[in-house]
Amino acid sequence: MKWSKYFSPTIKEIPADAQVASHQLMLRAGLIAQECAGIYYWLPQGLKVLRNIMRIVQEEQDKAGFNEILIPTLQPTDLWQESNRYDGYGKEMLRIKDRHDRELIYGPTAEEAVTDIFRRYVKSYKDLPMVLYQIQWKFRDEIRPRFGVMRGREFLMKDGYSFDISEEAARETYRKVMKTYIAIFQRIGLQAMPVRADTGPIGGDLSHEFLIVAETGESTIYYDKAFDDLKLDGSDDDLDKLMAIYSATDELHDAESCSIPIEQLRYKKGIEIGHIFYFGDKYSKTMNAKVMDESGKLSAVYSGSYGIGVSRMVAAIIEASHDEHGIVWPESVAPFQFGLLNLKIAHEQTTKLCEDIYACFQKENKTILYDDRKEGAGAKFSDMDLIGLPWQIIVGPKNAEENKVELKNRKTGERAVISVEGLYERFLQG
RNA sequence: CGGGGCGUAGCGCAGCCUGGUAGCGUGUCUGGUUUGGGUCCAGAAGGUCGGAGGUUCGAAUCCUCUCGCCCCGACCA
Repeated sequence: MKWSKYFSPTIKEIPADAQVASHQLMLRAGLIAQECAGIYYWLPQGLKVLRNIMRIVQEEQDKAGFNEILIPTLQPTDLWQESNRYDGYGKEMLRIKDRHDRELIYGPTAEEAVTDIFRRYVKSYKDLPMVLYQIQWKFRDEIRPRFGVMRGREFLMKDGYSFDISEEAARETYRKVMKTYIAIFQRIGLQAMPVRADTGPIGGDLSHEFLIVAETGESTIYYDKAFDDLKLDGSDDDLDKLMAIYSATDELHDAESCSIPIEQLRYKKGIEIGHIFYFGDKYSKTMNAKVMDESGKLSAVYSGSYGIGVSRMVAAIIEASHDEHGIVWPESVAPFQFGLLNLKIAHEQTTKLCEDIYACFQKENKTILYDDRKEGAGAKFSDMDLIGLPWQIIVGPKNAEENKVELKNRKTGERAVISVEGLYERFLQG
């Protein structure tokens, strides 16, 4: 992509309405723009990041054998009456009336809708376990949205729902989902901690929050220091260890009754980007989602639901990965892998070399943003640092004349002048 | 919803207290200049001062109402 043709508006000034780093940077780097309180436009670069995260989530969910579906954003109120959540959900739920005065809601979650799909088709235990998931925009009319997409009213969420014949089986499914979560966060390249969370009225130990560790996080996590030494790779072994180690959200943690000695206790700040929990037959009973079990009896299914805040994760990643110059994208989600800076458009050799590099990278489907704008070198350096692409290929007249470029790593700040051949060898096949 | 704050040029802000021809920085456009960290110079365009009503000879400024946005609290992927 050539920047001169790309809609990627960067802002030098810090927007007045943004308080936290991720919000400021998302606006300044041209990822999002505010439509109204808690609702945002997604501009090209922001959309690319969103899609990259979605893709990783989808791949890991599909790999585990989960089925992706898509629930409409609008849902009829009947289902919510049926599950007895219609009145309980309160003002957070956006209610809309159509021309026939029929009331609809803009879905804040989809337990009812998914249960409705499930009960229509699945009649036998032989079809279980089943996990259905979607990635869809949700709306929760928060009293006070804030921090940009970190806590917006409209947000993109991956929500999954599991159906099992027994609590034991449901527990297995829960673990399976947990493994996919660990894999997802690992691929994104951030330290995400699964932390035991409040299970609400159901009780038991089957609820975890996943938090991206960031200084600016709003939640505090308490955990056994053994956690720090654990390398999570998603194996069953690790999962067992993980489940055994003490961890708790700040609501759950109680210094008095904490099961581990104080010298073993650690705490960190984090941003919640995932929450999974088991809720048993809560909805299957009220909504009559039953299957025939082995003995020929109708049995309500046991369920759990599993969320990942996809749009929030964009902000959370930035909170965890930025510096004073701008965003520092992990390669896994970066809008482009490479930024190519032409420092002097008017210099024939420089521009020729840039065009060559651009063509070669494109040919091998490397995502590259070529800054071919008629801007000064300083502006290009600043903008490129701001948008945070992992690799910068800097081409100026002096180096161009010797067929050399400067390669800069955004994260480490390391720079090296290398030959064009060296550049190709490093990143390209042919 | 309670408490606080802000709406003036695309963006960031001053002017308001004490009413009298709407300003600064930046960005945009034009010409020149510069070219490894947002160069410099000159010129230009751009605002019904969030909206409505009122007071006044005269309102960005004073009064009333209203809409929007931000921050703190209770809620949350």
